[in-house]
Amino acid sequence: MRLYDTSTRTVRDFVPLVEGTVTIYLCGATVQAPPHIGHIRSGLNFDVLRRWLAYQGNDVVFCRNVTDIDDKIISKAAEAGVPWWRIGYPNERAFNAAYDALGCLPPTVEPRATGHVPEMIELMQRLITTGHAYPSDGDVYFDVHSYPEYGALSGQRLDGMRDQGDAGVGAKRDVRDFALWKAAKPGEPSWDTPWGRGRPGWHLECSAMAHRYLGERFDIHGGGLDLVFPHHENEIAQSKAAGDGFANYWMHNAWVTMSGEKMSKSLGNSVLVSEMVKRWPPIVLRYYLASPHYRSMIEYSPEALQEAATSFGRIEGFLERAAELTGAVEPDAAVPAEFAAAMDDDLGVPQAMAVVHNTVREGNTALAAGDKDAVAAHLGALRAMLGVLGLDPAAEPWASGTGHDRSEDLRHVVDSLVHLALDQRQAARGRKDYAAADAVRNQLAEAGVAVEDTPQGPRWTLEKNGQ
RNA sequence: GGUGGAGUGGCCGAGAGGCGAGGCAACGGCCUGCAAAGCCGUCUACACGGGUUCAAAUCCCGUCUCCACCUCCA
Repeated sequence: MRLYDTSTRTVRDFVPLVEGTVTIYLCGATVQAPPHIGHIRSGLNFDVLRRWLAYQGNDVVFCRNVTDIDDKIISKAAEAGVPWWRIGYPNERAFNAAYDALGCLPPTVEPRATGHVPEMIELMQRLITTGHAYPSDGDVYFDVHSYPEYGALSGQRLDGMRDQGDAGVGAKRDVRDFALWKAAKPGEPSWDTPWGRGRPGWHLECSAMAHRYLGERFDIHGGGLDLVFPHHENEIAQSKAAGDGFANYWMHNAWVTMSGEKMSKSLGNSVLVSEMVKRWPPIVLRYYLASPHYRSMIEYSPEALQEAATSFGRIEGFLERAAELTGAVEPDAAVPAEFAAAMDDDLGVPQAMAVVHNTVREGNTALAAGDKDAVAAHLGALRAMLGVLGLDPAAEPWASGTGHDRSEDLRHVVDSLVHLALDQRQAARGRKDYAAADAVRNQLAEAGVAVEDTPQGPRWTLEKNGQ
């Protein structure tokens, strides 16, 4: 497999440090607001990466952090007059609900920043001892001049940089030095350290937690493109200056834009996941957000989403009709070679999706010919591919529970009732009384039941009510 | 000022020197009592100007437009 590595700006062969195991650290949410579809795109892109690595037989250790303390969380809490955790925790739940709704596998471990203060202190001590960091009035700063490679990931040079925004806080030796730790101001949440009470800077937690869970060196570090600088640059500086090998590959997903501009909390042009899942089936949202290449921007529009719904409906339609003919068919153990080649090439989901659609078309042809074996073959291949993408409606988490709940019972009842009507219609058709036959169909349509005639007889589905 | 990215047909969206990814929409046909679904076919492309090459959407040079990062950001 080949992956685009931001640090070398090339697509290069991916070789895990330990054969058969892949360690991934993904910068997750800063829980100061509920997630919009851009946040969840990131989770989705890395979920597909994970699934593909697992498909290839790797044991994937996936660490996705929660940054539950930062400037905005503190200021929002102060504004609302509540403790800091009353801002972060509900948002953390909203993020997890969104990840779950869109079918992201749960992370192997999901550490919170505030649960790792001892690790942060230890890291700072190492950096201070080796001369890479210095305490100053209760703050602790990283000395960017002490790390010659600073700026390598983002292609920035110290002399071309503007000042850091938090200049003026404490006494920095250089305005570009960044805060590892910030001294507590009155009323702010704080933790004890050898340098006084305070709280983490933004970047420190990721270095500390990656070290804690993945070790000194791990395979892939991911996040959104907007984290390259300064967040990831600073993580590298902290971790490598402290002696860690840190990440081997850096992967960054592009964002979701609206009217050409990046969707972001601060611009106020966010489309919340919680709103979207009310309007669209979550699996359709996943199809929409996960189909374009992860390094391409997605220009959000309701029209494009509708198109995705139609397109995915085509796939679903085949899955349903095929299963009606063949009965349950398990996914193939192996995915088609063309699909695998596309995925191996820096997660070429768009090309892989082309293979999916070609399989659907061929499957439909087999269906029309009544070729049961060919239909089953295409169904098995299709399910294997969709499984890797997290888009198989018959697999977890989309498949309905254990099968014996009320809605399952209800479906049998409805099926019987609809067939009562369909029998009437078939009888009318038999005597060429098409007015009567169409009347039945129209009545069913009004009740939300769509009827289609197939070579195997009439079939019914619930009317799709996407908009 | 520094550093990156993007401009593809009506639309979405891949590709990256020679064989027209895929989807949506449209049109024509097949199938159907009709419809739906499906299948087959058709149409409109690579921002602009130069250059390299037998061959350029793809490489080189220049131009324009848009976006992002350098401040919180997935």
